[in-house]
Amino acid sequence: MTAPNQTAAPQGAGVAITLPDGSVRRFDRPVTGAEIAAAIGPGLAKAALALEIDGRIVDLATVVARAARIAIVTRKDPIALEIIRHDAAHVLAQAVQEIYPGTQVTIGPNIENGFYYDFARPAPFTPEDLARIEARMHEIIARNAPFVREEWDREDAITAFKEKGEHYKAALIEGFPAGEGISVYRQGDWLDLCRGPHGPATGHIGKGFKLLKVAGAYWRGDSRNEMLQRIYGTAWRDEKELAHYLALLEEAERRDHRRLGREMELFHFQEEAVGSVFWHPKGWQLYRVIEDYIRARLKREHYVEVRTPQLVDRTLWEMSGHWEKFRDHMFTAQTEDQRIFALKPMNCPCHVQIFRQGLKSYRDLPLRMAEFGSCHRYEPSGALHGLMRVRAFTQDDAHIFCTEDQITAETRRFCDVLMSVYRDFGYDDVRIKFSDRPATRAGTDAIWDKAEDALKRAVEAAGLTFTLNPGEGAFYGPKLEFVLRDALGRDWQCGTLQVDFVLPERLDASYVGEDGQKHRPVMLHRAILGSFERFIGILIEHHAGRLPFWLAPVQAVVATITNDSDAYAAEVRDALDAAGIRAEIDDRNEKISYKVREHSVAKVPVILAVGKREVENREVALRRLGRNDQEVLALEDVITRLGAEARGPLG
RNA sequence: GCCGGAUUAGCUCAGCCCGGUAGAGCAGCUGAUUUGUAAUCAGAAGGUCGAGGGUUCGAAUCCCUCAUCCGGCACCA
Repeated sequence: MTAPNQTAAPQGAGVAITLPDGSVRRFDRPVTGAEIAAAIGPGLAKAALALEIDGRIVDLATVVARAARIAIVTRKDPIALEIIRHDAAHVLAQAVQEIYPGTQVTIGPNIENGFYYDFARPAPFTPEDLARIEARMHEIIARNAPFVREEWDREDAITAFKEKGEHYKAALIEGFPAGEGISVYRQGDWLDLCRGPHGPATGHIGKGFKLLKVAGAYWRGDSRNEMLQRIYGTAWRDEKELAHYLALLEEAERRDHRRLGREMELFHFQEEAVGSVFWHPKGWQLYRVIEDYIRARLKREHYVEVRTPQLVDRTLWEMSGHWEKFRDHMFTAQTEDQRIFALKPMNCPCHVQIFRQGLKSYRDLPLRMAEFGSCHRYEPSGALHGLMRVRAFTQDDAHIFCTEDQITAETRRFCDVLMSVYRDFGYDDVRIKFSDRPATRAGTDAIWDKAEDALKRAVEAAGLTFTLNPGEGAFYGPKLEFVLRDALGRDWQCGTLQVDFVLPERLDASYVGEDGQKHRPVMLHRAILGSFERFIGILIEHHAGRLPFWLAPVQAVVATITNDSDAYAAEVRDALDAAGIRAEIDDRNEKISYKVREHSVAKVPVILAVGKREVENREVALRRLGRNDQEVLALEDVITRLGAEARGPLG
């Protein structure tokens, strides 16, 4: 039944192994990775986790039978984490089956920062169960059973797993191509269907892992299937790395925008308007600063701003095709005369209506039509998540009506603005995904060729790089997605640019070309922030609530030392106000240290303390958030300085 | 929508297992203190225990239904 996992090669010949440093070692017979490691040194033999042959990672027990470039993978290699995590997933599954007999195993892949394993078991796992399972995992690791790979016949494997009562595993194998051998890994008396590779033995996993949570997950990711129980874990090289990661999770919790939103009095939610934001004065101030900023950026780019209806008759949505596809996710209203209106879930059909008013000439293109478009979508209840996923939101939306030949120039121009906007908000790490034609799509291949090519050239011309997201484009055209990486290394997709040659057709948008004939414009759907709500949520977490001066709702607090300074403090506040700085006054009968603490906790960027000395010299003592020192400055100087900062990146 | 967990004062949480009608800290309020850079002291007050139903002499506590929130899954024009 078993066969060694080996590279096909003529027998009897010597084997020349090239190591990463370029040196060549010769063996007079085929050797395993473990033997190679041992030949190099006992330290390496002990540290070895896996073998890399010509760039492919395989088990250390793999026999190398012909000349190859190899490397011994140890814990220090980045790839080691993949092995440790997958080993941990197997140990998790073994622990679960030891403690809860009758539980079926399904799949257990690696994910970012860890792994999970999905189980089929009638009774739910509780948090207490997790602790118990984790303890058992430590035991299994201590047993240090070797991982042993076996190659099984496909049909035998199906029978074997069925006999074990592992119907999910049997179903998985049945999905593999007929005639293909399958592999199984044993650890002690437990085994699992697995492609591998694995480390030499369970002991190599170490102690740097932890089970994090249990959650439901559909079998094969399909909501029509039964729900399994997924146990998530994280695993690292050692306990120190684990602690570091857990600290990161705690930091993320501290930065949670829902928590900061309440603490900083920015917004709230309540049951009577699920998924819709109640913006408080400070939150709305922040929102408006961002909106004003974007409006100024769009003006520079010669966009026109419009405003379109909230309620639109269903017939328009039927024409656009949204009714058929998204009807369940639209809010509708029925009037006395039995007409059905939908709260707009997007702005594009309305923008086309404006475009269609009057004849458009090729001279009008590109026409960049922007709207801070307020949209409603009836998102599934389980999808709601603070500001990140809401049912009422506003996009920094715009549609560029242009010719096919203008796609590249417009895209490039958009990329430039977008990158500059992100920089202004403190994001330097932006990734671009390019999604090309999906299997089911509208439009001819020729048009797709042209659109994809135009997009790619535009991104390259902007000096940007992208990763390919094959087949993930919209049915109406290819798209670019812009992903921000925040201060904690988390990714957030915000911006988008989508080429659309379907909607102008459906809604009959046209322009008169140079030739006097009617032509279809191409529409570029584009957004930089995405939704204001979501972007603000991301922004709060990125800055941990400590917003840059130009964004902070309250930029400065004038705090008095004693009430003798009240009049002067009011004067300072008025001067700040006149200079466009959002300032408040704190003349309460409290100690200055009490006020400093309170406004620091409230994340106000600047505290201006005024006491007897400042009144006499017409000065203020300036203290910045996060610093412990003060700077005493003339009032005029402070106004000039903070006034400049308040103007923000646009100057 | 699905699985699991949670919901007690403005906030953070205890009380629930084992039923006898609610407690702390912070905030807020009142008073004193006029203070020089991350919490001055004192006092009084604050809760139909998410909603509805059931069991019981008696329910924050046990049972059911619903709502919302949290963590995932699915969805995301």
